[in-house]
Amino acid sequence: MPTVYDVARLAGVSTATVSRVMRSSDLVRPVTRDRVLAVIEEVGFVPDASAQGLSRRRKDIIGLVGLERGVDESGIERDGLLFVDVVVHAVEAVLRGTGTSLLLSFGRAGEQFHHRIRALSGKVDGLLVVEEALAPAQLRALARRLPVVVIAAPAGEAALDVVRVDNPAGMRALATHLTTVHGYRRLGFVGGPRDAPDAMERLAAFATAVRGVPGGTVDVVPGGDFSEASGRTAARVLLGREAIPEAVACANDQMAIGVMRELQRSGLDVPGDVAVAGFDNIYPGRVVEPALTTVGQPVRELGVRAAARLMGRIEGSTEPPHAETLPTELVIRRSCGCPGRVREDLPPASAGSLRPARCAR
Amino acid sequence: MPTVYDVARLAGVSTATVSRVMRSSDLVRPVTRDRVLAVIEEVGFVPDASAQGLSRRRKDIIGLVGLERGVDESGIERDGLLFVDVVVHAVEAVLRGTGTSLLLSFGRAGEQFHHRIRALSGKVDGLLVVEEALAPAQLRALARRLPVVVIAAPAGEAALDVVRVDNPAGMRALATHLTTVHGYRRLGFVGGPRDAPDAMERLAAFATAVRGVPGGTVDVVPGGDFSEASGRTAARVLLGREAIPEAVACANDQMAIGVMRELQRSGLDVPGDVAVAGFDNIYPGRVVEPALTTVGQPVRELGVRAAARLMGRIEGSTEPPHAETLPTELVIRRSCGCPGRVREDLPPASAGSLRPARCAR
DNA sequence: GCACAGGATGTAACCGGTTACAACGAGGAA
DNA sequence: TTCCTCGTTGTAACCGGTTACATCCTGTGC
Repeated sequence: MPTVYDVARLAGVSTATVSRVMRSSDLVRPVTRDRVLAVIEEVGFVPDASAQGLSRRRKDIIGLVGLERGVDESGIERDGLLFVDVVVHAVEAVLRGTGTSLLLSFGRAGEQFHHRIRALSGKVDGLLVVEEALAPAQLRALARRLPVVVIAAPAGEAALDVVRVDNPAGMRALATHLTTVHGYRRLGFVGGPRDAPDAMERLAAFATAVRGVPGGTVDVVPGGDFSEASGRTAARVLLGREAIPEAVACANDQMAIGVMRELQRSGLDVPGDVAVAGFDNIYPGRVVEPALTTVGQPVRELGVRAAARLMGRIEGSTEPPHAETLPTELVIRRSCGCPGRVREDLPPASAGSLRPARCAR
Repeated sequence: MPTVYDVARLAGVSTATVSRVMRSSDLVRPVTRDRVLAVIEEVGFVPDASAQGLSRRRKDIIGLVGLERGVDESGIERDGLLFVDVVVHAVEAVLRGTGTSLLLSFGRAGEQFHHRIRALSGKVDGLLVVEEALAPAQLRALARRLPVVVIAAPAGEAALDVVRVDNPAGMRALATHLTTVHGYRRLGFVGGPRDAPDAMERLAAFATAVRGVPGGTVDVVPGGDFSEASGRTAARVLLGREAIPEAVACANDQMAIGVMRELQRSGLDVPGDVAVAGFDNIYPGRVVEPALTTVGQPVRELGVRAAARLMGRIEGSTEPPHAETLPTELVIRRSCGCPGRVREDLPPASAGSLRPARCAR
């Protein structure tokens, strides 16, 4: 592999000049620059990133760490596009064009992960931490070491840069739709992992909203793992109850699909007998029968904002750390009972005013 | 940030000793090692990867480059888990535990991508190239520079390390199933991107297989972009023909889902009026109605093998470059007409012998 | 003709680890 | 006691870029 020294020698200049040409400062006389560029092209010189990083104190790499949920050994057999994958694509798209690259590291839930992240911190200029990959204390320690932006952390992480989604508002909107437009009162909820703050936040917001409605009750089946299979399991639990809920909301779409299919398998009609709703607005929810009503979150936007914020920090931005909360969007499709299974004692205007801007397709 | 020099000073040893402790050679007296480790822990020393990389001539990073298909600005709105995402998770899982990390870079189809890859080559010890991200000549040039393993390249790339999937065999199995078990003769095929060798390989194999059957014809609609939308478009083309095919195969599942839904939207029954099949075995194909018959490919295994091969090369393996082809698997579900819509003039044993080992769920 | 400004280029120190080689000390053999 | 070995540790060169500073050179103003 040729080095700057080789290029310098062949072009009859010093390494400083080669470096100037590479970094495209216009400090070099055009004729000299062309000579150097010709040699670079000829010998196929590519600067060594380690040497550059060492001397510039800048690696032009950022890391993204997150939990890998719903991917098992069989990989593609599982439930589809993951939250982190969308974030990855979004971040990569922001980075594209800049000279910065993206380094990835996934952990499994429950696994001791911070050692790996610590070692990784020596390879990058900054870190994006997705979800609950790290405990708050570890997160803070990490942030003392290098720029960190947290993605999708629930409220509570002050003094850190955070980009998150408004889970409670999304769940409240869903609860309102189910109770007001459809008039459901006996609700069910399938919760996600107990160690997923997002899941817990959704559960709490939904339960609180429903219980605020006169006569509203929520039958909570906690502890799903965000997979379709755990949705099926939860559905069987609900089917065993003496009173099956009129509608079941879930902490994510994959579990909602599991619930729906299991209910159907046991002979119930969705949404005729039981309505179902999810959270995430993933693609498979659009193709199931009936199409899934859900709460969409701007995952891509989450990644874009977080990446931009991190790059700003790396450039030396001094604005105080803060959290940014992005809005969710209620996506009404057929699995909730729309259109048709609606409460009829309401004046149409009232129900109509709760229709979301965005409708199913 | 503390450096080896700081640690050395505080522990009262030389930097060489600190380095020995870090690299866990057992050349250091236990008592000294413990002292050094204590200081490392206390000051939170993490070695700088650039400096390590420079002196060890090893970055402990490999790159993965691929084309980003089916992801647009709206991200999650699109068609679901991508091929490359599964590969990414598989590779990352192999790397986990080793000290090596994964660097990502995606391009869009048609974009000039090799400049970015070239620059990236300075940051990594080796490169995994997914699909048709690079033209053969560029691929070869890259492989002269550093270890490269190509994933999912169709036959033809000798003199390179390749891990691929047996597209033709998969398509032949599907064609045989459709023509023999179901007795279809007027087939349709929805092709993928012209610049996707995999897609072209599938098309060619399917067409050849069907045309080898007496009376077999294939109506090809080429040039889809692997998205559900392009499947819908292709379905409208087929609906415009004077004779609609009895069965339509597609270069991937997403397009197959698009075809299926568009046919249904126009009032046709799948598989009653037209059978549909795809390729990939993605999750959404399991939840659509009817569930999608498809050809499964071992995507995760592809990533695992490629990663292992690349690591071997980086370690200095000298075995000659070669291609490895992994088998596909016919996954029969309901969209092809199984069970029920079968040719009845066949002795059951014969049809039965064509049933695949793996069945729908 | 001379001093000087400013552009182009070279020199060499530096970034923070690793490692070949040297040095040192203790214990064992002669 | 002396020499040698071996285990432990230190010294310093090196990896391949970048960049502050020095130097050189040309053109300009007086």
